[in-house]
Amino acid sequence: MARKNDGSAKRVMNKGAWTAEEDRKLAEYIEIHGAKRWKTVASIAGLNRCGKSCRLRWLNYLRPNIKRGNISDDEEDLIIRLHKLLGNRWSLIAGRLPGRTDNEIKNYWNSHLSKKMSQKEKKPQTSTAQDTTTKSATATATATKPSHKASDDCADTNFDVNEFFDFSAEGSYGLEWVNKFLELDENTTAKQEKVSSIV
DNA sequence: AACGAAGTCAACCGCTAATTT
DNA sequence: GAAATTAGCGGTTGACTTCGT
Repeated sequence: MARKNDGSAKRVMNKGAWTAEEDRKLAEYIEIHGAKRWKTVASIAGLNRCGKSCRLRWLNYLRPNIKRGNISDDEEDLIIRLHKLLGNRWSLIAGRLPGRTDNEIKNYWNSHLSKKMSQKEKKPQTSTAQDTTTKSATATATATKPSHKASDDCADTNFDVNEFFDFSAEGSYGLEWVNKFLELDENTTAKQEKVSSIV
């Protein structure tokens, strides 16, 4: 099925960190032609990079409205809650955090939150909603196997995440959705009971 | 000040899914 | 319908930075 090579001959591609000049060329090209056909982007923009690399650079760094660093407490809380529900589906989680990329969320989870989670687990406190959240998150993080299907292996329950949250609704980045979700999460137990009765 | 360990994060890799020819 | 191509995902790596001794 998929080809290993992106075909652009035997020429040696640049690897590693992007230079300011490369960034500029890529941004310029995309501004004019749009962000598609990455293989073409790489060659026409005069970048000695593979298409994949260009795409990643654009999505994670050059794209407009990217927020970098300073993940707020609210965002962190949301990541934890979403991870509890979705597992390692970073792109889905990132999709609910405007301006954040899947790579950033993944890195943040691996370097900050996973540690935090395991620490909390070691010294459990009163059984608040937050606490139950973090415990499940840890379990999920270790249990979740990679899967590209959003609906086939919901992290800690067996309900259909897409159906439940209606991810098809574009533009639902705002607080409204977040509030709705957080409200729902407060009632996790009730929700799971309901879901299991459906399944 | 020097050095090794640990932490962070950008980028790469391998794979699958979706789309096009 | 099959093959080729493109897009996108999550896991992993490695360079760089920060921290502790």
